Amino acid sequence: MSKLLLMDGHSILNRAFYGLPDLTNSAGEHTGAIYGFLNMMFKMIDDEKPSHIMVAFDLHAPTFRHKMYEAYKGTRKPMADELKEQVPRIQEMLKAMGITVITKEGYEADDILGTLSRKGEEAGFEVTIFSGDRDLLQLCTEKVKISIPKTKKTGTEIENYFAHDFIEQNGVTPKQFIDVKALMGDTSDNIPGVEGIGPKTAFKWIAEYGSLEGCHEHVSEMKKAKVVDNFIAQWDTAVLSKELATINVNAPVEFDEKSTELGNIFTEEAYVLCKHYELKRLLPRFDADTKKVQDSAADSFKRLSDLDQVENLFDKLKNIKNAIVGTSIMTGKDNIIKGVALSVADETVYITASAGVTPDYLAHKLIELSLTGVKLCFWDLKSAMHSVFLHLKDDEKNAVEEKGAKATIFSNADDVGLASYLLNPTKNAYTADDVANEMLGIMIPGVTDLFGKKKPEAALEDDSLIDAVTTYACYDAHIAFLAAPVILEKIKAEGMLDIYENIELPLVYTLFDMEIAGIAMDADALAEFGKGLSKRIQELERDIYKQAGEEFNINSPKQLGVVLFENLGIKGGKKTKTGYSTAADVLEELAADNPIISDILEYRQLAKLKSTYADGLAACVDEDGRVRSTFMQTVTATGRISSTEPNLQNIPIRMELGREIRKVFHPKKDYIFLDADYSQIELRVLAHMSGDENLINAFKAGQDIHRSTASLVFNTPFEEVTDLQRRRAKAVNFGIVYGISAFGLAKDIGVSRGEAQEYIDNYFLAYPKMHMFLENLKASAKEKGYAATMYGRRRPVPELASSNFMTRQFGERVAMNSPIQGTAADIIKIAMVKVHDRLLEEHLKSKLLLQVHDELLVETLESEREQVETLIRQEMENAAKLSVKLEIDMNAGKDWAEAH
DNA sequence: CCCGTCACG
DNA sequence: ACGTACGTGACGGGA
Repeated sequence: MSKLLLMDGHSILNRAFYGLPDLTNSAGEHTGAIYGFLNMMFKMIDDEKPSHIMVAFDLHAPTFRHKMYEAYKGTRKPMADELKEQVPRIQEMLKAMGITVITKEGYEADDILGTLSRKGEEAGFEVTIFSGDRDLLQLCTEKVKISIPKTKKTGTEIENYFAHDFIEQNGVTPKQFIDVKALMGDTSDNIPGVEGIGPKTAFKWIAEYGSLEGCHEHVSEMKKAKVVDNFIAQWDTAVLSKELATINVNAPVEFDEKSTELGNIFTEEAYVLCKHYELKRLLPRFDADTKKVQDSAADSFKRLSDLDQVENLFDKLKNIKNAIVGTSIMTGKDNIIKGVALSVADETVYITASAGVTPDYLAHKLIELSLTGVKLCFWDLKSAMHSVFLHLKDDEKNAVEEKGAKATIFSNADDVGLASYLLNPTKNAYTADDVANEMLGIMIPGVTDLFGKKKPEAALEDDSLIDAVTTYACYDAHIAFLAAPVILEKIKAEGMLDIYENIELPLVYTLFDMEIAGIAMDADALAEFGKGLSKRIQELERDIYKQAGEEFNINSPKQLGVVLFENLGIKGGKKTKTGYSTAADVLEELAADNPIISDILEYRQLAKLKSTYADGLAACVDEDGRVRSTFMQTVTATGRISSTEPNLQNIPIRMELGREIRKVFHPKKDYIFLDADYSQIELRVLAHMSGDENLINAFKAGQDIHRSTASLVFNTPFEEVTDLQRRRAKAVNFGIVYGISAFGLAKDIGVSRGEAQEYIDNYFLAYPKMHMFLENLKASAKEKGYAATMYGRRRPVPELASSNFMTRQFGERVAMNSPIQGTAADIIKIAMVKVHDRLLEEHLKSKLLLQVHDELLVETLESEREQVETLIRQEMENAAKLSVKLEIDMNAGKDWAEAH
């Protein structure tokens, strides 16, 4: 039996949009409704297994109903922008899947669906109409089923109606439902009803008299009532309403059995679109053979393993003038090089490591190539340098540490991943397949396409996957080669070439050298500290169980919430989606009345120190007693760097006990730590960028900036500012940097929202240019679609175009904060590169080890101390020329706690 | 794999 | 009426 599935495009898209969380791809395009639509459609196809399918959409043009009644649908809210933009996208997607999208000028989707359902029925099809709109129920018969999705907690369920189901539920036939609507009206479609008639009367009358006309004929028999009079008086309107509510089943649309047959919807074009919209969960639905490569380059990929041929290749590359070579280093278990792909113009080769072509040999050949002046293009230059560094001999490694990676490893290189990050720092990956799709418009196989569930490292250990590995590596190199000029041209066009060439790219080498250096830790002291914590944690655990009267997992917010707020009956209210909030700021308010709470808070604090810092750091100590973090350069939206495995940018300092952790970080023998941090860098950036004289002058006068703000905001002489006033002013300053909101400020300092608003108003009076500056930041971001730092680093802010109030407000805060946080990030990056480079140039043994956003930690040879102090101060304070001085605080110490 | 929590700037 | 401060990463618990 042939089966026709008819979908109501707008209605299903609406359901998906309002019923599911919105999604955005990294280009800022809204995709949540597309995702939801496709999921529902796939479910219908899976369940119904239709042989034919069509999707109907409304057009914006007026329909015959508008001609009959001009108010028709007139008061409807305009479609949200985020939804509107997804309409053409879903249509494009459906077309890419070979699914017929049908619209008809002058008719609504309902009419198209109605007409097609009749035509399908006549042609002997079983018909299913899939819509979220209950108005369509008038179309159901014993051959035409209406399916309506219902969103439940457990997922989407489908309600199905044949004519008999409808009658059972409503006591009238689907056709009579039209007459019911004519009587009671339909506010959502602006169809007028008879005054005083609601659903109850409408259903009753139609059930009794069969139709609108039937009711009219029998008015004389009805009990005298106001509604009956209304009905008689408004008869003409009721007739019009019936006509408006009737779905036209004779619209001029055709059901073409041939073109609407359901084929393979998981086409290559659809795959490209899914990738573009980053609908990752849909990708596995695509069949392996649809993932075949569009690009023909793969045909020319070669694999090489013969030493002589490899030698020849390297010689050839070396002799190309100004050669640019896309390069991909494949590393397997223990980071051993398993192969290297090289791509130049239309030649792309994967060299596999073997007994003849050893990993060490490959590492050295690449270094040699770069040092001769051939430009190597990597997706991740720093990782590439780590890959080859591991294969160096000890004396070579020493040379790298002494002279730096730039002079000894890849002196001539580009990082296309890093460059892509600059073009859009809000994405979460910068890999060949993304960029190929986005920048070059070609589709290449991704990791899952080639290796299935295996990760590349694992695939490299599996000889049977050698062809897939070759393809993967060659594409990596080939796309790096192809994309580099395109990306760099775009960077230039957007005014970010300076940032790329003079800040980010040099920083790669700086960060690499920092990662290689690592930082020494006293593992024994750390273990000792951990033991102390364990003891106290056990004591607290006992006490907590005793007070609770039961044993439970204190680390589980869920269990803790139940114990505190149900079993112990403490008043505290729900907060999170999943249950009670047990966050510190909530518990602190209850601590005074409930001794168990303070024990829990202490337990939490210690448990955190133990798991994340004592145990966590201990697991990261290398054999030489040093910890080596990875500094991520393409993660943050604002331009900051981040630190992982371990994160050395969030080592405790605010609490005394946590601060102890810093004591286990120490310099090596004969060295000390010099720790320098910028004083108020973000507020200084703010002063400069806004040009506000009052703020600039406060800094020029060397005043305590929060006290100065307090004096102005609270209209108090500078000397008489109280601690409380200063604390509040400090919070206001933070608030300004974060993108001020009265609510946030009020919550932070515990005053009323009105009072917080007063502080903010006073702040803007005190610093008159600040208000205009922040307004301009918002306006500029709204107009251009991105926020920018002083140096031109961009961050897209698609949220500003949202129709959702919350989202838009978030966008405004981002538009205010990103330029400030980002400019400060730019400045310290400049300082890092300069400090690092000068340490090398001046042949000093001292090394830059860490950056913590506004702080640099330098392991300094004692005999170099004076020179290094001078150098750090010079480079940090002169990293940028602002209208206020950049000042630093610098301390020396025998451990990190002492130096900070 | 996501959430809640908490460490830092 | 809505329900918020900006930027990160690691951990444990629980679906």
